[in-house]
Amino acid sequence: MPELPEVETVRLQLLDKVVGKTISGVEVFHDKSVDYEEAVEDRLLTKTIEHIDRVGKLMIFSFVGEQDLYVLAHLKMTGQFFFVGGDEVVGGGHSMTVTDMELPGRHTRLAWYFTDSSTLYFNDMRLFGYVKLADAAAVAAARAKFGPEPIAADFDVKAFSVALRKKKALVKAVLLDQSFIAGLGNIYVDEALWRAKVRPTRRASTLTRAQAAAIAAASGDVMRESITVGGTTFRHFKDTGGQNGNFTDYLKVFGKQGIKCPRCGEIIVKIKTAGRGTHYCPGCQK
DNA sequence: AATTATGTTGCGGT
DNA sequence: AACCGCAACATAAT
Repeated sequence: MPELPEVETVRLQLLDKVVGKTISGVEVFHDKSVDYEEAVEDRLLTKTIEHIDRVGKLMIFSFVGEQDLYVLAHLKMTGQFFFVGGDEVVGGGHSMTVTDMELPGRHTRLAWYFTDSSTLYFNDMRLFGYVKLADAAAVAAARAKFGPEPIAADFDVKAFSVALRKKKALVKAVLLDQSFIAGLGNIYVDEALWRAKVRPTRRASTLTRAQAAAIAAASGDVMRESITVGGTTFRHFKDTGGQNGNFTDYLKVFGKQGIKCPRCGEIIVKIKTAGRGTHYCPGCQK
């Protein structure tokens, strides 16, 4: 699932659902997903979730009274968190029922059971994602790898513009580089470049200052807008209640190859750039 | 039925 | 160092 808006959607839901809850049991269904060593799950027993932070597409769980114990969670391609509330009551107002899903199911890799009988499941079909323990040093090291986020209020457009000019790679590849700018993935890069009217195949170093500024603004805009409607479900993304994101309805180029550009009417094409499927309008993206 | 693509990213090679 | 291609893995689509 995984770009910033989808991760943020999950994070916001989990803040509401699991912060303050105490872990009473941990069940590991697949070792690769958790990187847990023997009996390591014991370290989480009786711990209470204090907060969930996010850097780029990485979620960081902290625990009450623990200064050196964290959990890093990355969804990568197909990771999903599902919350099933023990106190969930039919007609309870804002039920978060996970529908049409067997939990734990074939792709469930981990479960955290809470003292109130609710459960947080981690599903991940392709096993690229993880929910692993980390100490404070590991968290700091992980944080240090991320560049600035375009949704941040203090995002430095000037610095971004200057840095872009030093990049020889294609702008598509540069925007996918999490250490350069954090949060964009394959969908939002294509959408942001469409909004900014810039071709993904342009070398970053050839972009004008105005184009760089447009890309920065579009990147922030598209991700902020997506967060407000629960992210994009193109294939695998589900929120913690098993629901799809609604930004799919607002995509302009991603997956739209062969149909007309809503801005200029040219036919949108799909090519391969930076090893990724890339969609753009040859009519209005320069 | 084999090949191809998939919303990520870390690695190894140039 | 910067950049590029591919592998990690499971599944659906062609």
